[in-house]
Amino acid sequence: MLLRRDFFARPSVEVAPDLLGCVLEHDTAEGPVAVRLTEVEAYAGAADPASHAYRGRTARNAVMFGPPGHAYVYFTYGMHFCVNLVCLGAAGSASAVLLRAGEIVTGEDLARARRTKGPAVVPSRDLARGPARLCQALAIDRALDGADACVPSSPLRIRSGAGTPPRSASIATGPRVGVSRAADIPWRFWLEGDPTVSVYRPAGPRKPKLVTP
DNA sequence: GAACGGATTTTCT
DNA sequence: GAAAATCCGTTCC
Repeated sequence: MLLRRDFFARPSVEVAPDLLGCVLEHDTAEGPVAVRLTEVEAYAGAADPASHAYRGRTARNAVMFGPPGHAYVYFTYGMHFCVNLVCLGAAGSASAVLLRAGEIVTGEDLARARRTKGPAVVPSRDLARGPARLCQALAIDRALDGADACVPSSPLRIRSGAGTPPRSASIATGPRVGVSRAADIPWRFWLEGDPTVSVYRPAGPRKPKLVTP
């Protein structure tokens, strides 16, 4: 059962905890891979200094200004992709939910092959533990930027959890990861005790510039 | 288990 | 020019 578009037509802070336990699927020529979300973060757009949309629309974040229920995929740190689901639909709004981590429930072997570079074997719990890892396991890249996650014909879809929805008591909140501005706002949500939740890394300054000898 | 540095593109000041 | 919604291998507790 796919999530309906009006599920996303709410503030991202309300959508984010409701996404926990839902399943993101991506079909490719190699086969399907699906992940049950265990960790997300909300971004509020113009009102949120940490959001990519804080300073207005650019070529990169244009999808966030579009209709809800679509995927916003961006490239960061020169080597990593991260995926969001766009919320709200009002003109000028640009809120979204960053999908940070999850548990692979379909296509684990394929996901592991995508995440394996050397001889080391990737433990199951690490396959999608972190936003860039999640994208790598599902083979999400910028070709999927703007993909509609609410229609059956899309290769990338979001559906409600088949099992029991998480109880609100099992949902924990805290500060967002890697965010230096508005870091005190607890807009990170995760399933308490789930082993696939990524470790918290507080935001810090980039590497200091190396002076020439 | 925690801490550090490197890789590397997009965007803004 | 520098920071950024990161990950990984290495090093040292």
